[in-house]
Amino acid sequence: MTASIPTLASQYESKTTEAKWQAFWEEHAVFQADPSQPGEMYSVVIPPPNVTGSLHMGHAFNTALIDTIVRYQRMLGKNTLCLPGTDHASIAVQTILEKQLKAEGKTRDDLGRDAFLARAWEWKAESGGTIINQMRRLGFSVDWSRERFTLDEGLSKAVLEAFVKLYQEGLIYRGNYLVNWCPASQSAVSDLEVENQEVNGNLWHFRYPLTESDGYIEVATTRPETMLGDTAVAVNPNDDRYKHLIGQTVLLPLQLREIPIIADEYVDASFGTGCVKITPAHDPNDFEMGKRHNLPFINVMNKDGTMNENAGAFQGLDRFEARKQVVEAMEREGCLVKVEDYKTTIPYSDRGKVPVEPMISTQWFVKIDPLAQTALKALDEQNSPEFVPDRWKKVYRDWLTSLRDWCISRQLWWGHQIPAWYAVSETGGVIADNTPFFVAYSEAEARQQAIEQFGEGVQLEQDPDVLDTWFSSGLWPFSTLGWPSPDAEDFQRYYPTSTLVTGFDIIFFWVARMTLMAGHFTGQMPFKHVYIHGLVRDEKGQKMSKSKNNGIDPLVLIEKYGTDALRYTLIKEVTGAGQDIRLEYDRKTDESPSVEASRNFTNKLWNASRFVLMNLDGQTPEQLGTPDPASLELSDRWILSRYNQVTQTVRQSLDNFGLGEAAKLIYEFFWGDFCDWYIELVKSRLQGEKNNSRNVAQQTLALVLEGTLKLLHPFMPHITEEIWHTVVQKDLATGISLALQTYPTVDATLVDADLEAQFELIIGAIRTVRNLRAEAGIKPGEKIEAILQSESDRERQILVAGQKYIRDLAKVKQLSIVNPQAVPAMAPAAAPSSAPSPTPQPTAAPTAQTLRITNRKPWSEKTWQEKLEIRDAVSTVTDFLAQHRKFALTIGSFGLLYFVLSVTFASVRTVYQVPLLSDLLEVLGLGYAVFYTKDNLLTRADRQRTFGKLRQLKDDVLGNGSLLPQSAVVEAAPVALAPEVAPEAVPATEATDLALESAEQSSDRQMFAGVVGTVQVLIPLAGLVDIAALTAKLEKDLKKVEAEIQSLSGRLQNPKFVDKAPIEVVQGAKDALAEAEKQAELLKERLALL
RNA sequence: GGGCGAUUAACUCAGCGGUAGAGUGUCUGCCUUACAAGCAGAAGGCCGGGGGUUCAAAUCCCUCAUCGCCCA
Repeated sequence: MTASIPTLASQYESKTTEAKWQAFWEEHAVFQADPSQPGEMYSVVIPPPNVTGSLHMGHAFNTALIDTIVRYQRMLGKNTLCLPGTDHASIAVQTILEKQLKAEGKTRDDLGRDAFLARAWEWKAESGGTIINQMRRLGFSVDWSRERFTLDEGLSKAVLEAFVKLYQEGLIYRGNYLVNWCPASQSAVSDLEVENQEVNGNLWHFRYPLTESDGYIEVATTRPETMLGDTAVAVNPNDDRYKHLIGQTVLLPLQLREIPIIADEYVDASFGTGCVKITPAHDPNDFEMGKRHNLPFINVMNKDGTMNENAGAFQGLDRFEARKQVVEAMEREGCLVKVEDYKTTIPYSDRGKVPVEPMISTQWFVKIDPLAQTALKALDEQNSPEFVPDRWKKVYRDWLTSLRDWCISRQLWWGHQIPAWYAVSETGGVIADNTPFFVAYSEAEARQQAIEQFGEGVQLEQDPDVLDTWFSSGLWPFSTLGWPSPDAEDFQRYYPTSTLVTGFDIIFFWVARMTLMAGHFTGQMPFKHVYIHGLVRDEKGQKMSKSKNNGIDPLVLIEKYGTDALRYTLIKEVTGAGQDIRLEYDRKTDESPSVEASRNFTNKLWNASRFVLMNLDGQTPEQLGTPDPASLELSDRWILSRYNQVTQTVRQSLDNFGLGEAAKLIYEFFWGDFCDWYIELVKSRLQGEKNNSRNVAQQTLALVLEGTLKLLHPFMPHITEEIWHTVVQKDLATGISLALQTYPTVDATLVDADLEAQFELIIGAIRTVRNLRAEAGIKPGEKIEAILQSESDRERQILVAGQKYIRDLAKVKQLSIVNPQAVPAMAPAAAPSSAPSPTPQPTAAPTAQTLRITNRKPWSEKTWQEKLEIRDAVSTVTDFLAQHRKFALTIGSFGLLYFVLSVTFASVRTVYQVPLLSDLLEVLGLGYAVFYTKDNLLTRADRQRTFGKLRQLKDDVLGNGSLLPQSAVVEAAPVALAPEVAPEAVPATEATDLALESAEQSSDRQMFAGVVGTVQVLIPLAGLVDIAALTAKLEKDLKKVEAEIQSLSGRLQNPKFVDKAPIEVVQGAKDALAEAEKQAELLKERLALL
């Protein structure tokens, strides 16, 4: 045995503990995956955060979810990989750098591409690790040796391969199309990087004069400056108001350009005047119409958002200034009809945060349709990937079917430069829309192709643009694993990945891009499951965003409450439906009640563990060993049943992504069952002498604690690791980690629903006594007397089995468990003689049952109830003997033993008669009992054998449990009552008191009463009694019960219910009604006594 | 305009056919030798309104209202 007893400090210190284990895990490469190891694999790639980012609550949430899942799977013994990394975020990085340059009075062109990129890498080296390091603080169990960055060599190779392949297959093309132009970053952006915002704008009504007649046609627009690029006016072909004008022309004001009036079905005749201006180069709908009608495309804007030479007098003006001036000019010309207030949605650039300008431009595109078909096929035919929750499948599917081609070129430098080389010598040394180009793996290869076509003198220039960051992110699940290298071990072993965990806001951006790319390049969907979670909202239920500045910094909460508390809070809120979660938070104090609640739980875990450790005598669970099932006491069996039940449900929940449910289950089990009940129940055993009972309690405590630490580890990795190491006392240098232990498995033989239900009655009885004490204003420390009356054999039996628990936890010094069906005439015989009664007790008198039992007949002819009674009595006696053996042996006289037996019967149940004793003698033999007591209970060492024998004897004599319905209790009872109790703990006087209870005396004493099951719980009151208070309480209880009776009997009187409902439901209702009626009866009786 | 989700205790939310739960807060007692970041007890809900299906509805269907999100 260890010399020093391992202990924990009295308070859990999250900060140092977390840092300690994070360092430990990394140092020992605990989470490093090894593809050469056997076993079913489980792999996850994390959604790579933007390299410019810093940790926000969304990351914390996403990370908590992934890590919980991954740690669970790892503990299931799977060969697990969780791969971290970041993406290069073209626009964001470039924006940062250009801001820096601007501060120095420079532009990127001043620096040149190479110098700019050098600077960008420098920035990355310095600041690029921020978010990843912050993720370390979450305790993320990723394989840091495999950290990836989308601009790394391997991933760049993947991008090159993907681009060239797609181009060769005709799935990438270059063309002049309308794109979303972000004037802030001066780059094209994809449809998805555009966020529509509703704003209060205006609708300007303009008048365009007809050329052929005096009239005019009225159009309305939200963007007046675009009129400079109008090339037509359109009406609906069926619109009678304008039919006659179709084919005519109008004179575009300010530009004095003659443009046609065309007819197109797209025009909504009911909108505005029914006429729309058409600007094909600056509006997506107009663009389509322009193509249909062969209209000219006049671009009136520069890339920086100013007006160009096509804008005539407005050239050089910023687009918003131009708008103002165009309106003024139109007004001067008499062409402004009116200005209306108008709610309109305008597209904003996600990155630039400025309105996006639809603009014609030559860009690279990915042809989406063929890729989408592959993904759709996988979805429809194999339900792959499988979405959790299911409803996101529909969103994903809708998106796949309504895709437009994806603009992948960005006019930026930071990123993957497009592998296309232009033969600029063919177009005057510049890259023009018609310059021939070669897409190749390298410049050398491109040159070779170019020379073949244009001869040695050809001059090449690489496309200056880079690819959309999402292009590389789309390859993430396989590029990170080594694709396209054919012999990449990770790719072979860990692809396709198991689960992708991400927020719903990113389905379109990222999930779909990955399935498109993966389906095409790997022929498989990149992950089996997609687990979609909600958003973390702020305390007001609003989305957290930079612009609103309402973010809650996870690091602030980690500082205050610890990582485990934050993680646990986030997970616990998660529901199966993937709802958003709200985080309570006080911005003034940086406090969060919900995180605080989780912190309190960590503290509870800490202190409960501390208590257990203090009571293990320095032994580890391994040294203690598992408890012998035969030695388990009732409470041990109960907690083991609960523990295994919870383990089972937790595993089921986790297997089905029910993380929140699992987290809550463990919380309730640990705090409720384990701390509030089990620990309290075993305290007396631990504090008593060192015997087997104490040892079994230690074994059970250690077993359940260690198991719970494992159950909890995926949720709260740091504190569980810390406690576990203290518990198991393993050398840290070995690198042994809780994270690599096996997740608890279920021992179904220990799950006993019946036992748990029975324990509920004991707990209920304790609660009721406590409740009565509180109501009666009895001091918490004061030991009292309590009487539990029940006519039900079963209930009394359970209570007898749990009597010690009731005494301990409800602070009862004198407990009577009696059958109230008294036959007063028989009472005197119950109390053999003399001993005076200092405090007269109420008690049960002999009963009809007693009479029945006294009606002697051969054992074989007795009913099972009779057998049960006797059997119960036997165990009670033997238990009593066990508890009082020293006392009994010291006195050692037959007479006293007789007395004790009588007393026992009286104290624990109905007062049995001498005839019953004969019954007992018939069964056991009193002489044998004495002999046996003397011989077998003398030494502690023999105790085990003795009780084994006792059980055996009982089984032999009474038949075994199968004879009786409540075998669990019957089996459990003697064991539960076996614990060592120092004789002085139950003084003889108490027994004496109990023996002398009399029914007559009880009825005129004031009692505080409550009901649990059909057990009447009574607490005698001393001194002055507030009758009104007693009455009020009883009446309240009665009202409740009567309401229930009414509801239940109503149901049972309905023949349809009785006929149609399942039998067990009907039976359940009948039982409930019977119980309620009994309760009502008891309450009424008690009320009548007042 | 189309789609999705929400509406349950004072607050934050579970439950999703068998008659209502948790955490926090509130109130009453307790420094009981693991924990006051705790323990024991209590109060508090016609489960948004109205219909319907069913023996039985917080739960399924319809409808309305309010709020939120996504897509046009």
